[in-house]
Amino acid sequence: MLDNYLLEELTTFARTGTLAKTAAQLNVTQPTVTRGMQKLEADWGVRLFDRQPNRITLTPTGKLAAQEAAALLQAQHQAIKKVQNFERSQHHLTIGSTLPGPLMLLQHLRPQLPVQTTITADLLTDQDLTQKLQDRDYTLILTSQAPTAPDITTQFLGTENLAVNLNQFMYQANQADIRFAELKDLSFLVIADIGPWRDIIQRAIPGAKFLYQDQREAFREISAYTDFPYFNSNFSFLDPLLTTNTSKTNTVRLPIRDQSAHMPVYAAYLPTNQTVVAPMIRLLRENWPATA
Amino acid sequence: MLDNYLLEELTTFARTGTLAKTAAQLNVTQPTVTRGMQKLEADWGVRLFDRQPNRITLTPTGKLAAQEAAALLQAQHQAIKKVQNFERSQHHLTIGSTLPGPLMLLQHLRPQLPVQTTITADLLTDQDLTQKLQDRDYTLILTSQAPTAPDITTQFLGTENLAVNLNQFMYQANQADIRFAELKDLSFLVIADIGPWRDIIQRAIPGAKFLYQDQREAFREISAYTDFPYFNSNFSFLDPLLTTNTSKTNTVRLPIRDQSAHMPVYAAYLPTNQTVVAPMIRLLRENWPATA
DNA sequence: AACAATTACGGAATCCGTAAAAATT
DNA sequence: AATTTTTACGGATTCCGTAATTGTT
Repeated sequence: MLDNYLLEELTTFARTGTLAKTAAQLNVTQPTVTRGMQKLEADWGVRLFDRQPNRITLTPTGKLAAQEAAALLQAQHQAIKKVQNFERSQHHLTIGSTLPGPLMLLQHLRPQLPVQTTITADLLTDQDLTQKLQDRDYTLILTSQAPTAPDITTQFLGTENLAVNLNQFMYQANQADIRFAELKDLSFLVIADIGPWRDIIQRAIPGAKFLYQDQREAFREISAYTDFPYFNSNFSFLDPLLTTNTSKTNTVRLPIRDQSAHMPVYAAYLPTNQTVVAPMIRLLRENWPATA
Repeated sequence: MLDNYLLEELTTFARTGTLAKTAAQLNVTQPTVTRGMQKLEADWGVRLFDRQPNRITLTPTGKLAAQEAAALLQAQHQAIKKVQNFERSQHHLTIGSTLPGPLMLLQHLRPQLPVQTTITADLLTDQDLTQKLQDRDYTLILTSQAPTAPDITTQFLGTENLAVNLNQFMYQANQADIRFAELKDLSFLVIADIGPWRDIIQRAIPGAKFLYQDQREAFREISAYTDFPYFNSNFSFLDPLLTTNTSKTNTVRLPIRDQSAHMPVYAAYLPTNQTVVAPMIRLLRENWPATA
């Protein structure tokens, strides 16, 4: 025997401390709450309250019950949301990415994806990806950190490979490729939201300064009129803001040789969604840019 | 909006496959179930069923919903049980042990424990101890495998140390103590339920045979009239069935030197129960038998 | 013909709000 | 005097069972 509205009353009482405030917050009258808590005690066969004529407080058992009630309510909301998201995912897909390159590729392939597809505009963080899939918040996530949960399928798609653009007259520019160590103590122009790349370049390049730009236009303007080195990847040709810069003849693009500059990209999804996701993975693979 | 009886109906429908059987199993009429499932779909705003005039089946969404509903119901039952157990633990304690020695000590100290205390007669297994404490099935557990969960307090109590009883004329008997390796290829009389000791002796003594006795009386009789070696610990003097054997002058008791023959014993409990448990721990420590 | 699901209608249980009472600060 | 909890009573919602309908196997 377990009635939902009683759990609501119990948890809000645990917050407010009086039945009156509880009633006010739930838009019911005091007698309702009084009866409710009496019924809860009767249903569970447990004393939840210490009662004095004018004051009512939770017993230790009552405090535990309030915790449990809150957990149950949250679990219920989550379950409903999961089911609703699943229903939605039957005719509407949501895709996310933790990496900037694959995100650009997704947006580039947007016309070839099913009509009812949403691509989350911002990068996801690598935390709680499993949860986001299991909650059906996302049908497909592209990430370099393949979740290890047993009920999640992961598939390797390809790599995103970092390159740096240098002024052609810098002494480091006179070679086919480059290592992070050769870039030390330089100042770089960097677009702010580049996911895990941010950590990687900050750790790999000693003494470097990074001028993070929140706005892509600001990045384009500054890079057009200055000679700050800036980063690229094999996906950058997809971005119109970045490709305009390649027309600048005085910069040289050098792929970075270090292992950490080659980021694997995995597709993560629930086995349930295998059939809907499969054609998308094929599409991504077919349009994956060259590694250089 | 989430009604409990609708979850029950959904989960039983997932098992039975027809509304009629569902109704029969829940002791209600078909119309009740029909309306219930319609209401569930309306409440959640989701299509759960494919309906044909004569047959109704779960959609993929419906199957997921049924799973979630079953999980929610179980979580609810567990929560209620936990609260009820906690209430009970306010005036009634349940203690368990995974080790035979500490269990005997508990039973020996029974008269000095609070009146409303239950000591589980059988040994617990080392799995799910954390769960048993958190579910309030047990207030205190004595174990050699201290649970690592963050919300569980563990305290070292002492050790249980294995010894072996040999016929005095066996060549190994002529020493103060012994090692497992010296017992190889012998046949031992062993009481069946000795918890983790069973694994330890089976691994440590190569080529040994173990004659497990389910009944303690059988063990006593056979050991009295034969010369099979048998095991003991520093707790065994507490057991009347075992102490009678020490009167046999023709057996020698040898402590075992190996590290694995010295089992640490921890008290595990929830911080909530600190105050009730503390005097018991003191009592156990004061009556802990000598290590030999 | 038998079975399964649904709809319509009336009764029963439950839950809520208003009003009033009791007791404390 | 103002708050807080509790009890009593009447109304309203909701939930269920019986009976009847539709459509399939």
